[in-house]
Amino acid sequence: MTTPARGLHARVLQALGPAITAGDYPPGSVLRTDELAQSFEVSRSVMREAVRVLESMHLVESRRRVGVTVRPTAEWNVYDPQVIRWRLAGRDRARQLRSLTVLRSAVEPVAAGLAARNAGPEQCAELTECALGMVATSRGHQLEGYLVHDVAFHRVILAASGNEMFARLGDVVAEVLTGRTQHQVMFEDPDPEAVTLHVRVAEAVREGDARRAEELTREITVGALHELDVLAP
Amino acid sequence: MTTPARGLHARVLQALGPAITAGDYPPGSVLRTDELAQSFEVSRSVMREAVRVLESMHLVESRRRVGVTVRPTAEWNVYDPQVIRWRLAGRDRARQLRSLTVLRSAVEPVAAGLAARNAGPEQCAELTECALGMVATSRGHQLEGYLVHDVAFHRVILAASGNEMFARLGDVVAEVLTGRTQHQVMFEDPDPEAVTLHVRVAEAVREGDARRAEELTREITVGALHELDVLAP
DNA sequence: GTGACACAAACATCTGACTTTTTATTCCGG
DNA sequence: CCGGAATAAAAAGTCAGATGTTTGTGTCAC
Repeated sequence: MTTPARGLHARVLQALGPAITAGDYPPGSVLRTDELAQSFEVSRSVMREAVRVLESMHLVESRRRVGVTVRPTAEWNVYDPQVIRWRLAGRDRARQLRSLTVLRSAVEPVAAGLAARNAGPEQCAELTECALGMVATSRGHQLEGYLVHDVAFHRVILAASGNEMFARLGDVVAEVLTGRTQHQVMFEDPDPEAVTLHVRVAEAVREGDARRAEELTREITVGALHELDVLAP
Repeated sequence: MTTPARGLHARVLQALGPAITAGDYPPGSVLRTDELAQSFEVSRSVMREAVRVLESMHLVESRRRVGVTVRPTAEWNVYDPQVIRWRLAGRDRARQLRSLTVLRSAVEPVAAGLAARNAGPEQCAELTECALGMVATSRGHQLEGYLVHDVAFHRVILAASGNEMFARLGDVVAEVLTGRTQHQVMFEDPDPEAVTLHVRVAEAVREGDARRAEELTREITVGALHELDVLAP
């Protein structure tokens, strides 16, 4: 699914990042680069690069004479897809999924409305194809196949909105959908009503009906929220 | 305004980052670490750390035998506050401001609605204080003072929503508001109607009227969009 | 108690050697 | 002429060690 860790420093990150986001090193904890380098059996240079990346994600702060301190959760760059992935794999996955789904419920309807105005024929076709794919895989425990089409569908909507910030939420939504499938926060088969809604959104976008696209997408995201309340209370 | 560059690698970043986001090195360009290190007069270690950070922002990709390639704009982590700041300082500030403002128009109304349900007395007080501060500085070319209260206001709303993802957009909104003030994409005095709307949002939140808070905030963001159309066509 | 000062801890930087991966080129057999 | 295998080279990746720099802390004189 994710690239299998190119480079030593990336492997260190894939161990350290999840540990920090999971709370193994609670905010305020102090790490020493040298010790970390030893425990991971890498050179200081490599460890320093890893720390720099964590620092750019605002997960830690490196200060002379003090060490590398873990920053308060409220300061983390939680829009970094990497951070999202780490957190979805960790403990408070439920809380994380909920706040992300609320974000989706704010953004995706507006994006769908814009998509209805801006989508080109190409994108409309893609959208229809995705929706059909979802229908085809909506029964018989084909969650992986369904996921692929679902992710693609929402990616196309966000991209077709013509707004760069929306488009870049494609990764975030992908993480959410993947996360809830992989971690069994999902029924065995997707909600048939949700599938229908996707098909109708594709229609609305094709017809350029912004208001309907927005409203239908709102129903999808509201449904996702409810589903979350049922499955991850 | 921003921290004045702690460490050598940060200083390199503050030069390279804006250069890349401004398009001085268009996507596909290949940089060599050694050359960069020489031209910035730093050691390779420092340059490597800087590159690693750029890589974590998905601005570049580093591959053996090839070099450091600038990635397509569509892949950048545009939610990284650092990246936002760099881009707002660069060329297509107008386009950037617009897409960020559209994002605000999707998120902030929903956040305000949630804030009306979740805000504690403390936050309500803060909100009122911010609104009053905005009123006080809304006349007589006090744009800097106004900005402070405006930023604080929206931060409180986003934080009071109780949703972590919304809360973390506080930095993004701050960048937008600061950006449009600093770069003269703003009238000499703020729109009086906008000021009034902020006061009324504070009221609505205090009274727990979610629907009204949402609707009023929508008016604020729609106004911001219109203002943008007028001032940065 | 307080302020100046010295010490030490941890990160920060530099350097040079060595390794590894990947790409391009060359060379050979068909 | 072509295709594939051997080869060379380029650039990032890794490491180890020396040295600089900031800063928290404790001490000592007053």
